[in-house]
Amino acid sequence: MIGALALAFADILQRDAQAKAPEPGPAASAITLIGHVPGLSIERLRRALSLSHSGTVRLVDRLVADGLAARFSAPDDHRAVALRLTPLGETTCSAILSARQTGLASALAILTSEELQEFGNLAAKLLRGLVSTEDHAYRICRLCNYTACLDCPVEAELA
Amino acid sequence: MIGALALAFADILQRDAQAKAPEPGPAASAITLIGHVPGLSIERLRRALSLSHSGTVRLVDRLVADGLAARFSAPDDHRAVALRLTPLGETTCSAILSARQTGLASALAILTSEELQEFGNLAAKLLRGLVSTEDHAYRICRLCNYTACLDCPVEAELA
DNA sequence: ATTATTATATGCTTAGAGCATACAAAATCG
DNA sequence: CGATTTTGTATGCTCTAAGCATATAATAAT
Repeated sequence: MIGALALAFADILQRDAQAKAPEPGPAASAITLIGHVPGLSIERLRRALSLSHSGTVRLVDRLVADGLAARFSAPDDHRAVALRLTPLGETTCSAILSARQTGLASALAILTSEELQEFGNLAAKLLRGLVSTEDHAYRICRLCNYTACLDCPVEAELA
Repeated sequence: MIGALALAFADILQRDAQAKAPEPGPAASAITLIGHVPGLSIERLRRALSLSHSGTVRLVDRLVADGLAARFSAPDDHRAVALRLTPLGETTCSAILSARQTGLASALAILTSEELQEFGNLAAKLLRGLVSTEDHAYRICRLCNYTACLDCPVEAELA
C-alpha cells in the first residue's frame, strides 16, 4: 500500500516534469540536476540518472542541440565537462519544477495541515535512513526543487 | 521532500521487481497484473501500463514467447484476449512480489511500529484521494501484492 | 617515468516504443 | 433487422534512445 502510493506519486512527478521537458525519459531530471549543480560533470550526471555512459553523453548532446544546456571545460579537471543551463534551459528548469510542485501539492491537498506535518516528518526520517552516498542523494533529489526545500534531510544526512 | 521519498521508493520497487522480470521496463508490472487479474484483456493491460496498443501487444508477445503468459479467448467478448500466467509465469510473479516486498520492508524498517502505523494511515488517506477510475487503480496497484494487501484503500475507494 | 585509472566521445547494434493500417467482433442506431 | 460505428487485436514500418565496444586525453598512482 505504501508502495502503491510511492508509485502513484512518482507517476505524477514524472508526468508533470516530462510534460515540460523536450523529450520523455530522464531529460527532465537531467535539466533540473544541472540547474541545481552548475558545473556538474557528465559522469556525476550519469550516476544520478543510472544511465550508461554513452547514453548520458547522447542525452547531453540532445540538450545542447535543443539549446538548453552547454558544455564547458571543468576548471579543476581538464578531462571533465562542466555542464550549465542556458537561459532557455533555466526557463525550462523552472517550468519543470513548478509543474512538479503543482501536481504534488494537489495530491497532498487532502491532508490537514497537522497530517501533512506528520507525514513530512516521517518522510524525512525515512529519507535519512535511505540515503547512503552523495551519488544516491543526487539520484533521489533528481526532481527536487532545492530552493523550495529548506532543511533538506538528504543534505543533512550526508553532512 | 515527499516527492524525493516517492521517487526513492519507486526506484526501489522498480529495481527489485525488474531484477526478477525477463526484461526491463513494464514487463514486471504486466506479469503481476495478469497474475492478479487472470483473464485480463490486452486493452485493460494497456491502460494500466500507459503504453500504446502496439507496444502492449508486442510486450504480451514477448511474455508468451518467454513462456510466462498465454493468450486465451475471452468467453464474454470474442474480440478480446484473456491473458493468463503459465506456471512459470506464476513463479516469476511470486519472485517479483517477494523481491518488491523485501526491498520495501527494509526501507521502512527504520520506523517504529507506531510510526509505521501512522505512516500507513496517512498513505491510505492519500491513496483514497488519488484514485479516480478503475484503470487508474490498476495502474497504481501495478506492482502490488494483493494477497498481502488486506483492506486495500484503493479497492475500498472504488466500491 | 611508466602504468593504471578516470572522464569523455563515437561507431555500431538493437530492443522497444509509437504511428498507420487492417480486420473481426460487438454495440448502436435508423 | 440491416447498416454504421465503436471497440479489441494484430502487424508492417519507422525511429529514438539505450547499451557495448573501442578510442583518446587528462589525471593519479606506483
